[in-house]
Amino acid sequence: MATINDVAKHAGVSVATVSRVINGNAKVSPETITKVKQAIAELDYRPNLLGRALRKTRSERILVLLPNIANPFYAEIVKGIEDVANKNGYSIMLCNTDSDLDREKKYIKMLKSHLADGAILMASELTSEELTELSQEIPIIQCCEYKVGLPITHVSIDNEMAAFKAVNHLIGLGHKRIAFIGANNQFLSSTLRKEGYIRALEEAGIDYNPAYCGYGDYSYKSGFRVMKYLLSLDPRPTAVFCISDLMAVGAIRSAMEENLHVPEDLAVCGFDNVYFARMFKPTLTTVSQPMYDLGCVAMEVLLKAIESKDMETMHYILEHELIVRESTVK
Amino acid sequence: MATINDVAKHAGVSVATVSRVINGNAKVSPETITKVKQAIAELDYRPNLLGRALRKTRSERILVLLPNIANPFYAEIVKGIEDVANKNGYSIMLCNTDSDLDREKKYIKMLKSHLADGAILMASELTSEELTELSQEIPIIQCCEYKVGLPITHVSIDNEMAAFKAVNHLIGLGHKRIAFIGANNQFLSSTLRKEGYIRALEEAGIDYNPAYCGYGDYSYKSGFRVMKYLLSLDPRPTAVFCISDLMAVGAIRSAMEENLHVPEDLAVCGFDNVYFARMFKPTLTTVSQPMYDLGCVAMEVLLKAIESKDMETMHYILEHELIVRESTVK
DNA sequence: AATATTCGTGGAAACGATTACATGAACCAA
DNA sequence: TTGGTTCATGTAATCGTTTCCACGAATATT
Repeated sequence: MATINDVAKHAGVSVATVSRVINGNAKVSPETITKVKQAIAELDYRPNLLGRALRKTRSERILVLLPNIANPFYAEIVKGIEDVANKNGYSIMLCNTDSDLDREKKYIKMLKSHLADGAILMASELTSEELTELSQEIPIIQCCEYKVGLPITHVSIDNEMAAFKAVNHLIGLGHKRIAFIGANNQFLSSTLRKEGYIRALEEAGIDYNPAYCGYGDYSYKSGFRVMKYLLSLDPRPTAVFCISDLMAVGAIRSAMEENLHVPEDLAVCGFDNVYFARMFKPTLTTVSQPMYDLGCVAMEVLLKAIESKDMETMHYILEHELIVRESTVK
Repeated sequence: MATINDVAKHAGVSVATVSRVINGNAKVSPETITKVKQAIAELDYRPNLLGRALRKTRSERILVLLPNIANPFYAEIVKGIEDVANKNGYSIMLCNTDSDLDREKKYIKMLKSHLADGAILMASELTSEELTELSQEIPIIQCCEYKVGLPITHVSIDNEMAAFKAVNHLIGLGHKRIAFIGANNQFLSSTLRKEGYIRALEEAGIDYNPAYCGYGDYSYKSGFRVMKYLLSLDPRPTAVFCISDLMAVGAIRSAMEENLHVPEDLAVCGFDNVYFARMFKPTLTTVSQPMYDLGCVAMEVLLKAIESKDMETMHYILEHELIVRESTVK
């Protein structure tokens, strides 16, 4: 592979001049430009990005850490991130942590090793201390999931309010025995969504019943399992709010197996509005997060932080939307 | 951030020695090792990967190009790739081309600019010439989709045989009017699956009827649309073989809207066995590709090619499996 | 005892780019 | 004419590593 030196010799100029032509940031005479460009074409020269990044201490690359690329929710966010990154001359590196702390740490190590100029973290498993320390070294943004009270910018939605609205919708349909399928993990969204659930009940004068609360891991299977348990209660709930669409679909299948009809016997509401929410029969009522926009905003903010160092930490809350479909209303 | 120079000074040795300690490939006295390690720890030193890669002309990174990370089919393959890569000290960069040729070319440019040591391409949109040229410069592997007759190793399944078996299964159930939902694109798998479909019909003495063949783009929507058309035919087909699970699900929904029952009125068979194939009601009969293994093999072969330059091109065909579920058999 | 080998280490060149500084030519103002 | 700008370009330092080569000390071989 040709180097800048080869090009310089071929064109009969110095490497400095070649570099100037490539970067277009200094005056070079028209004839020289032609000569150099021709040499570049003839040798099929392409700058070595490693050399460039090393010299500039800027790689123009962004790390995106996410637990699972197979999750359609993240996929949509990534699209937003990519679009903004590409528009600004940055490329992104997708890193699948599989919710494995060791794996995440490996990628963080790469990040610290100057392989990227910054990172967007989704559902990081790092502790608050580790995150804070990392943020002092390199610009990072938390997207969707975030630890509260840290000096780190995040982009998210109002999870408490979203859950509140969803449960309120169920209450408005006349339901009194409303179950909840959440998750027992360290993520703030889990807590907030449960809080929204409880507040909606309280404001409607319905007693909060812990027995109506089950916990899964966002997966189809766990939704199926937890719903099975909830349906065994007497009296059984007539509605359920799930904090993920996958669990909601699991819940629906569970009800079907008990020969219950959705929504007549059991109203089901999900969360996320992933692409298959409308593929199922019945189609799924759910809370839509502006996934693409979440990605865009996260990337825009990160780029700003990279350019201007030392940004103040900000918290961006984007709009969500309750989408009513067949699983709650006939 | 501390550099190797800082460490050397701190430990009172030369940079060469520090490097030797880090890489552990040359003799260093035990006391020196201790000194250096301590200095590294005290300064929280981490080698700059750019400097290292530049010097070694090896980045120990692999590019993985895929059309769409949101497609669960690819997600599973990526897991296999990642596992093997990590095990061998390589990290991978996931690049989403969105089936956009410009985008793909941008990533290929990065690849050629020494940002990675090799690449795995899935469903590349490049021409045979471009692929061949690229392969002469940098080790690449084609995974799943591939152009035939190129001097480039690929890892895939026997698509013709898989389709043959699937259609044969439908024939075995007594169906005579079997439709086909494929894709009109440049990918070999589309052609091969159609060939398998036709061969199964022929061997069973059933006339191939082009009117029973529709074409989509692998998506739920297109499956829905094409099935709608196929069901409008008279006589309408009693079974359909779809070359993607998403289209199969679309087909099922289409049948439901016409008040047809699956599988009684219409048997449906998909392809890929993505994770939600068993979430649907009825659960989906489909062809399972060994996605994880495809990823593993692709990565293993690529690593071998990187290590030993100039490998002969090989074609790896992995086993597939027909998974019979409710959408074809009550 | 003389010579050869091994060992641990340091100095400095390389990897491929960018860029601060230097330089000489051309131009302009006084 | 002289001194100061501007312009186009070249020289060389630099980014942070790895690694070739050299060298003296210690050990092994004859």
